[in-house]
Amino acid sequence: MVGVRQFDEDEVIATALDVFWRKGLHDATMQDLAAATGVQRGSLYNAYGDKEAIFLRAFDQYAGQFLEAAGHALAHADTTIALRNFFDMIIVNMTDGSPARGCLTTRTALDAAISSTEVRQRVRDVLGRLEQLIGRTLSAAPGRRRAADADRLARVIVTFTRGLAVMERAGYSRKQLKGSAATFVDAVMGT
Amino acid sequence: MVGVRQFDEDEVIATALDVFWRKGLHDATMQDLAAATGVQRGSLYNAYGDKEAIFLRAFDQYAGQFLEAAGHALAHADTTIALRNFFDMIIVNMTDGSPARGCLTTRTALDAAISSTEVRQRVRDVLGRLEQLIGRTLSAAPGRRRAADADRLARVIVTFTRGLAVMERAGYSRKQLKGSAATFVDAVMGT
DNA sequence: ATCATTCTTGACATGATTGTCAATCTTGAC
DNA sequence: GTCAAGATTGACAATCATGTCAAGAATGAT
Repeated sequence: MVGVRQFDEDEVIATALDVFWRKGLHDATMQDLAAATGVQRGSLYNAYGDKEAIFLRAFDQYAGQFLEAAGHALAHADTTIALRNFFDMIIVNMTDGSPARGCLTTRTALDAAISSTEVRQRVRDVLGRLEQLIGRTLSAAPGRRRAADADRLARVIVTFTRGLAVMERAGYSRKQLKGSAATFVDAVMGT
Repeated sequence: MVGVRQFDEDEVIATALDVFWRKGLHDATMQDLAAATGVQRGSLYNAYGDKEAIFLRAFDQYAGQFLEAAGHALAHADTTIALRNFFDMIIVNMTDGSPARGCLTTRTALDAAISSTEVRQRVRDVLGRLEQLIGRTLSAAPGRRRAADADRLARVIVTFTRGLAVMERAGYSRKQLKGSAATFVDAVMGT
């Protein structure tokens, strides 16, 4: 192959993810991406087409990492402990960095009105898979609930995680978020 | 007073609220506001200063309406029924219109990173007052829980409402949202 | 009826962002 | 070493949004 790419694609996408995570799809500019990656705007257009294409790649990377981390956190025989781990992971994920980056999925979901079908679909995919992950965890607990109940509850839990992401943006601290999550888990698990 | 304003201020703010609700603070342009209100851009600048000033007025109107409706929905002796009414109100509020407008507070909260201190403060105020409203409702229930527990639970409930707003943006239907809210209320009230 | 004040209007300057392109450079393949 | 495919670069055109301003219009007070 002749005329070889001068930059590492994985590295560029990882850096782009960081930019999108901090600024959001809408607010991050090609200028920002060029500055952060050290790759010129023109080269990015040549390599990916447009901003959304870069976003989709970055988001896929993010979604992969996120769901893997969620699966790992939920992998505990005791459902209550699994949920606590899960919420710890979620909250750290959104309060990390300075300033905190928040939750990329939630931010992207809120831009729904101005996003493309593909972007919206990605968001739905992540939330759907997260629901499944949690539903399976709940179902797997020793004969405690029927599958339909587990699915319903899983959706409630996913919804609550989205709420935490909003509260983080509204200025609630990591400690406050953890407090709410603990109260939620206690209430839901009937402790 | 000489040189009298040619438009009805309340009407303009109400129309501006509609525009901001549909498009968000960031995405609504002065052009949009001018077109919707029938007042020229220049006149709006003259009357209010800038877009954010208009937004703050519109948001205050929205917050007033919203909190009043919430207070009304929560005004029921049976806490469980009060919460069901409350969630019904919340969900109708965000799924109303076509396309649905979503929740303005949540959308605004997500723009936190690019908003002014004043806008952020407004969002915090609304959420704080909502927490208080719910906390009082929970405390007022016949000797069921201590004030501290009520406050903690109130915050969880507010967080869950934010989650519903995100799920709405992600494409969940009114019916699905109502289903989740019902499951949530049942779980939290220990039914 | 006149006047001073305030509003209205349309034009203007500015800056940001997107996307395109031709010229130039690089480099693997032969 | 030469070559052609593909990458890079900087400039360019086109939009769009914000905010400002001077000129003109409207009107309550006198």
